[in-house]
Amino acid sequence: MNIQKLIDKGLKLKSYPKDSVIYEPGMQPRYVYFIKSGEIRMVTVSDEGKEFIQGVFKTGQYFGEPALLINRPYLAFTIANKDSQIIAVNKEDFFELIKNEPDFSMDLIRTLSNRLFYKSMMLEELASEKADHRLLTIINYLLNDVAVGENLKVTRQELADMTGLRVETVIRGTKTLAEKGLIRTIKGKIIKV
Amino acid sequence: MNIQKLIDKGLKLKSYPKDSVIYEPGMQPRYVYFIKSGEIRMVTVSDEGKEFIQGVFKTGQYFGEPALLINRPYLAFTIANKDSQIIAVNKEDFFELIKNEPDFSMDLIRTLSNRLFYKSMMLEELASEKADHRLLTIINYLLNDVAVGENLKVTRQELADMTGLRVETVIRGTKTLAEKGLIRTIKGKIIKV
DNA sequence: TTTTTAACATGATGTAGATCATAAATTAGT
DNA sequence: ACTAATTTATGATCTACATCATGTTAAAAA
Repeated sequence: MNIQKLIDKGLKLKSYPKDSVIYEPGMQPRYVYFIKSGEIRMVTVSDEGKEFIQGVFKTGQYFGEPALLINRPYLAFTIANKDSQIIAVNKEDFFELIKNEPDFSMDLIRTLSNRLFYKSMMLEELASEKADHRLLTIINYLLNDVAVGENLKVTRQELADMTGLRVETVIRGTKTLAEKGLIRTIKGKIIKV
Repeated sequence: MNIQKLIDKGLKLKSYPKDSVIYEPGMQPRYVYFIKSGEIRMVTVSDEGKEFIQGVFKTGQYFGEPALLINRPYLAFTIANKDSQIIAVNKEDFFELIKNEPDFSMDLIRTLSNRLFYKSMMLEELASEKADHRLLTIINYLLNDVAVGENLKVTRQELADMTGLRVETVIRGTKTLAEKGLIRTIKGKIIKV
């Protein structure tokens, strides 16, 4: 989706400083959020305060549609990872977009399919595989978007929050994977090979 | 989507006897499958042979689109839970459907959103919550489609395969939940109240 | 450069749930 | 109604990972 188009339509940009919350679980969805700049994480938090990263959204991407489309309260928090600029598109405008912009409609379908693929993959991991296997799976998944020789810009804590593991387990796990030669690390950094 | 329309278009119906496999992980997707009758389960199987139920699809529903749309090999098995009749719609016809039938396009978007909602919910559970909490969550989710007074037509093994738990854990867990009054059971059957 | 803060590291111990074993109760098939 | 096959049930033990504690290294901030 072309963000500029939305701005041209007169939709206003809103700024969210790092760590500010865009929406919370339980809120009734009213908008779909398009990211002009910045980065957003979508997280659920358990009763005991454990965070799970449901997804990370970057410049040019949008989030919050599923809850709006099926008209159910949000399950997750969305929080700015960096200072971000976001356009909130209301329900009517969003439905217009789907109806009148076939390209957007197709893009949405592909986007939802991609997220579904990721979640299916992670569900299988969390349901059936043990720590090291899980770890290797997200690491490889994340390495897809990394150039050869570059390193993963993700902390062990973030890996933990994406896999449902604990930091200590991730630290020990990456060590084991590196020893087994399943990943490459340099000074702790995980490198795409 | 109206299945009859697909039949009228000359697409042929194929029969799958109970327990037969429609597709397997690793296969390149070529069709989207519309269920005329019967029931299909989508499962992933770990290296150690543990099954995880990714979803169950019934008469009138379709499955297999995400992999086709993003052009990635299947992650899961799809297996007939009962004798089933299915129409396989090829890629071109499926894209036609999306382009030319705006109702279908919207239905697809809603369907994908619903599945995403379910998977986000389960991911949070598997990542962060303990056995009994997980159990209560799918039980309540499944009870949505059940009339008051009716019981859940799902075995403990199936609950286990949806939550990543073991049968014994599910058996002990449902007992605890019933004792705490969080669910109602009659002779082991879980009743919607 | 020094100080502060965040990230990584490692050992010791505890525990939820897996695993193993065995049996009772339902349900399905004949 | 009888037998076979599932499903539910329950106890005993085992284990992967969480939890707790404490330290080191690396990266920001001052």
